Amino acid sequence: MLSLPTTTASPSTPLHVLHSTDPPHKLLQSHPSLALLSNCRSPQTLRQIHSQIVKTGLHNSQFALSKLIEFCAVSPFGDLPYALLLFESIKHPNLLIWNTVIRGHSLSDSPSLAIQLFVRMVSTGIVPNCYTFPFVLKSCARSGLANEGRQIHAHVLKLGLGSDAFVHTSLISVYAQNSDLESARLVFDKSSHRDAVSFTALITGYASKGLMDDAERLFDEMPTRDLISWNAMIAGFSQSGKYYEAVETFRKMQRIGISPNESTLVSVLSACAQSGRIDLGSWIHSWVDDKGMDSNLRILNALVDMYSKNGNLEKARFLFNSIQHKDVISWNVMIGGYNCMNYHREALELFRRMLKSPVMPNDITFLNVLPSCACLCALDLGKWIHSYIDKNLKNITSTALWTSLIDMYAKCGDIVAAEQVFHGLELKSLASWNAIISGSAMHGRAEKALQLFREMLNEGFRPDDITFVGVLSACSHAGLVELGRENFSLMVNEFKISPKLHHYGCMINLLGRVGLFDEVESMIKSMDMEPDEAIWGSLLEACRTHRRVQLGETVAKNLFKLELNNPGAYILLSNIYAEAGRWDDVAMIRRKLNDEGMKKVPGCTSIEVNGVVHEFLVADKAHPQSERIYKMLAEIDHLLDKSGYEPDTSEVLSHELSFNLSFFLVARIGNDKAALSKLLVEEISEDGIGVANL
DNA sequence: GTAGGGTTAG
Repeated sequence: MLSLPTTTASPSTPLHVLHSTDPPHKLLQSHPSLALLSNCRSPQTLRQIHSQIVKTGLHNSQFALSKLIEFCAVSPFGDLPYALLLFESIKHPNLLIWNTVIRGHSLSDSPSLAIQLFVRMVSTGIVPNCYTFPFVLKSCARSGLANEGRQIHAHVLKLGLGSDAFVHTSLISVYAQNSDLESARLVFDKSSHRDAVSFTALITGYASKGLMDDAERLFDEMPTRDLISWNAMIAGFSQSGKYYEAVETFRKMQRIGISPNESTLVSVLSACAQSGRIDLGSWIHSWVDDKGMDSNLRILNALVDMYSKNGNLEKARFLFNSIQHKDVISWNVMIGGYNCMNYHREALELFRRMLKSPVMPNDITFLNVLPSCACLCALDLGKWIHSYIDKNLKNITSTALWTSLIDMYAKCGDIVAAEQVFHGLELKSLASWNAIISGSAMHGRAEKALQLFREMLNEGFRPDDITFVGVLSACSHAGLVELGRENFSLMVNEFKISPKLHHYGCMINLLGRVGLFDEVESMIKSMDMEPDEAIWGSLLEACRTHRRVQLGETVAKNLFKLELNNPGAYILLSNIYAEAGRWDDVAMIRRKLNDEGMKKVPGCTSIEVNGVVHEFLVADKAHPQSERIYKMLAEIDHLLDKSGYEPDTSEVLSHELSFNLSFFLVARIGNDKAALSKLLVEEISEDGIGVANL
């Protein structure tokens, strides 16, 4: 093993190393071990080179040590903790070595350590120079330390280094990146020598705040625009949602003969992805192929994202598969691509493949995967993700991930776990309140949802339109007419939120269910938008419940205008006729359904058992265990009959639920009849047919 | 012997 270098020369130290009069370049030439560093690609090689240096006594020269530290601190194949260890072994490091370790930390995951080192350096009496400040200021920018940035600015002025071009740009950059545009502008204006770099630093500041008009004005003022300043404009437009401008700027840049590089293309492709410009995106793809840039990871990731966001999943997957060394973003964009097309099964499958790869998932991976868990009721996987986050991503400050977990638990039927996550949050966000309120509403806990809503208001949160969807759907589920009206008016009058279709939907569902059809009518008249299929559908259901044949016909007519081929709506109407004894009309609808060849979309359900998601269609026999499942299903039907349960045959749901239940039982307890009947009795006695908690 | 501005997933 290696020992740390010492400052005393070993007996084997070759004499020529000690000739301090040797110029450094000569030392470099005469020592192949230092030259080896430039080809070092692994920690093993690094250790070998170091031991070589120690063996030859080269570590006794500060020059050799500083070269080694530089490599460890800055190279992507280096090792920053190792650099620090070497650094700490030096009694009196010179300014260059200080600068090197500060630079190394300014690039690391914890740039604030660079500032601590800077303070230490100054306190030992070493005066920083114009190389020190760009590193330190970059650290302030990257760690968001605005006050430290200001203090260091004062230090710069005291030392008279404010006119150094590098220090100057770093000052603009630190203010710009800390959103202090006024100070950034002041520093920029005060200087006489403005080059493309300082212009771009300020432009980036404006762009990051979405102030693209100011950015553009500066860009126009620039005496010479280089590639990076064009890139800054394109990225700025793209990141502030001005995709058209991003694309146009890219075109203009090409017209004047500036060739794009990786950064340009990544930004333009992102703009294409988000604005549906698959034409330009594909053109860039072929351009990239021509230029031999088709193995560039970032460009490939951006292409996968562009294709998948625009529905071309095949092409996206083909490119994704072609990537040799995928990084976390490659996986995230592909999983996200499946998700935004509602291909949840595929998303989860890919996620499981990712877990077998060497790439570690991050918070964004989970933000992409959790909605799929929610959609497929993949509770086991959701729970696994939860514990993974607890173990490995504790430092995640964003509440989005926790909100996503709350949503997943609620949608997978585990409202208790959803509440546990919610109450465990140190900092609750509006979104997390929204998730727990809708979750409670979803589970029929209207009182709980409304109580949470009151707590949220008491804690000073301002509800948004999504909050009220949760609140109103809670009222709607529980038939709380008065509270529904109150909250609707609270939303409109107190919080000045104009109702959207969802809100009207909740109210119309609520009013319709209790038969307040006059109020429904005046609400529909008051809407400044057309009711959608869901609204007419829920109203048609209300007409059936309250046997309002005539109104039902009107509602159905409106529904058919929007959904020509929804057999469910025709069946609902035929049920209304049947209950009114209008058998001719029933027959007429049946004929129509036959003539038009309308078929009901088969009911589909899924369940996750031991980490595998199983999907079933009604009457589907494709599952390998389907014989056992149907046997169990018959048994459950029998037991349900015996317990006096009468299924509502107008709903397919109950069948699906018992189907799921039976599969669950087959998979979990096999053929143990005693256990089965015990479980069933518990399930049935608990809350009717309580399968939601599976 | 070191250095400043632009880069995709959410």
